[in-house]
Amino acid sequence: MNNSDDSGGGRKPVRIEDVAREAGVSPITVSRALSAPDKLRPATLKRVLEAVAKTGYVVNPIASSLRSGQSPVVTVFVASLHNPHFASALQGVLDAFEGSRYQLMFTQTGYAETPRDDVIEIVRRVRPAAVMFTGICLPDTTRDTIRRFAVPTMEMWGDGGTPIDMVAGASIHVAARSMGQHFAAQGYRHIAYCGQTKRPGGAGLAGFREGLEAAGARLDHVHAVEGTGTMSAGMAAFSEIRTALPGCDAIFFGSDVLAVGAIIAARDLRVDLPGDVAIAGYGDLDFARHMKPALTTIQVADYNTGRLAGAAVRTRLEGGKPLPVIEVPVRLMVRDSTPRR
Amino acid sequence: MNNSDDSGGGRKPVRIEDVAREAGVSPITVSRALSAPDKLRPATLKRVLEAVAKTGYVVNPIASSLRSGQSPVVTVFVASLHNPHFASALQGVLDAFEGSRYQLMFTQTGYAETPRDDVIEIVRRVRPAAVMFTGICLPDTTRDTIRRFAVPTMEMWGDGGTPIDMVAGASIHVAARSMGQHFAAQGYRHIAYCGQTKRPGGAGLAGFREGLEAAGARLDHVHAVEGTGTMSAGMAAFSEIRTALPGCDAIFFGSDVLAVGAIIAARDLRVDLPGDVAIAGYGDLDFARHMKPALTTIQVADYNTGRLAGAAVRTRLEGGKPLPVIEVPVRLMVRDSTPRR
DNA sequence: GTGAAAGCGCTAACAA
DNA sequence: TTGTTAGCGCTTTCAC
Repeated sequence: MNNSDDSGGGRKPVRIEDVAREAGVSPITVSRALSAPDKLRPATLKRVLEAVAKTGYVVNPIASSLRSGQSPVVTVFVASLHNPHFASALQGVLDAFEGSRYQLMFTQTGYAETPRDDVIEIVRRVRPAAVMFTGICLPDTTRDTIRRFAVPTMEMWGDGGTPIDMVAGASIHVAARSMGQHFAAQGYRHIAYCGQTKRPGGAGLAGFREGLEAAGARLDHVHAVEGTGTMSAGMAAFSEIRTALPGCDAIFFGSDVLAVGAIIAARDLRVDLPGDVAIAGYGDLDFARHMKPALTTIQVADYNTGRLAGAAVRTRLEGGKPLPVIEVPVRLMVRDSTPRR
Repeated sequence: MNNSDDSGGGRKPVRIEDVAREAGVSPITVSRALSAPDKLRPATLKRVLEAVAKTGYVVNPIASSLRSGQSPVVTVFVASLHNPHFASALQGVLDAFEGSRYQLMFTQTGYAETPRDDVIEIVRRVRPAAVMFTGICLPDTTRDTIRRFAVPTMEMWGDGGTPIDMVAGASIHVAARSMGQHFAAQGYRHIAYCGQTKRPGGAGLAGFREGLEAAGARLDHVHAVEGTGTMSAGMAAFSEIRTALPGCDAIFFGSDVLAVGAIIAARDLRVDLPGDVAIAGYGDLDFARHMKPALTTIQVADYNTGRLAGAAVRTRLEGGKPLPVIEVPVRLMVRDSTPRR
């Protein structure tokens, strides 16, 4: 395979010239053997590839990028890995690129924030092969900037603005709307929402309200929570909402974690679920179905969103035909915490 | 700030030469102004920085890397983002590098697997400024290879082998040992372990057994689980263990998720906890304390491990004095699921 | 403290 | 189909 002294752990990297000498060809032929093998005569190709194997040559991506203006880097903007949806999606993206020639570079923006201009400029200099966004809000000006990168771009769980290029994800709005209709159909009358009110989670608030109103009900109380929320926040919110909205009989939480907190608080307060208050979450995390009562929630296929999004980008990069917009289905999971008994 | 037509979204990137002309100096002076400002006369420096600001110049990291042999990339090897401990740790690493000139590149290896040699070689060509490992097993040969990179290296939750350079993390072994002692002290007699048996989680098995034996007890049954486990796996394991080891009165689960599954299974089977069986987990995930009974577990500070590890690497890269090995404390959290009543 | 020359390793463009 | 030449944009080295 390779000479363990010049490759595996070596001090002197093998250069393309070394391979060329070994194979008795010019450097550019080696380059072509690796990037456009069908442009070589089979015999030449074979000779070069043998020399590559013998020397253990691996292309220097830095030199390659400088000359070609293209890097093997896929830049991923991510809001927060604390959010298990995003973490799962990123795992999906990682898996989608497994075994490819591309490397994933992660760039952080605060939760739901927009990437700063200087960060964008730095990323531009890397000349990424593609750009992906996970749960990021992009103002139109930034979208324009990215568009000028002229590379495949993927937005996962976008904020609903005009996409740059490709989009994948479930619509929070549509999902929350179905929850609103479900609540209305069950006949709840004093309804609260607890979760994000700013983008992107805020789309849930808007959709929920829309679903309620379409079915003749209305939203009576909103309890804002920053980010995706914690169990403790859910516990506190449950009490506060019941104080702020006496007679509250149904609450839609913007995340399962918040909802689970509420279930625990309800148990402590000996509030019957869903007899006294109906509770629903968002996300269908692993434990949602194991709660008592089992949590009504909305299933979003996090991992698959990342996986499909990554696969679409990879397909594009590898010259395949572009995939259409990827709509990852959402599903209302009606369990025990909301139906009237 | 910058001319919106040549920087912000521009077609023609500003080169160092453009800045030099603007400032009336040579390109190398601009380079120095940005990388070693104290080598310039203040007046020159000021003039150059103004020109940088005016033109919106950002260094081209690819060209810079090619010439200098150093890239601003920190390569992070990660086992799996499905594991919430790793996801939190990575968020810590991201936060630690926030606002620095470094970019994080993520490279996946399968869970607990060792990175393949060709992956290592590819990473080497990127000439990373530093390398970090999260929950990865490194055979000595790979350690040697990485050592020859001659860059700061950090292992988080290493497998206990001789570290390459820096290490951060809690010792699974020590933590599990304390759990073994706790079980023995409570007088349990038919004890099972459920979790990983291969590295790195397997260190928990070894430590647990050691703790038991040091206190005169012994481990009677081992139920192997791949990876970190799921709630369903924990549910199934609970029944299987009770069949395989009749009279089993205490089980240590290698992860909280497994333990929670067991708690749910126990509730379904009307098994009293901890009266009939004591249950403990590992990780102290958010919901552990909210279970009924509250779960005895081991607290490992995931986010802080990543944050501290990232900070240590960053300090090294920025010329600060190297930090010693970072021992992130583990804590046995004895709650309601294990003490004899 | 500043500049001139050279070249990192590769591949685009053109030539044969 | 293969090779020659040149240069991507920066920073190292050495000179002043």
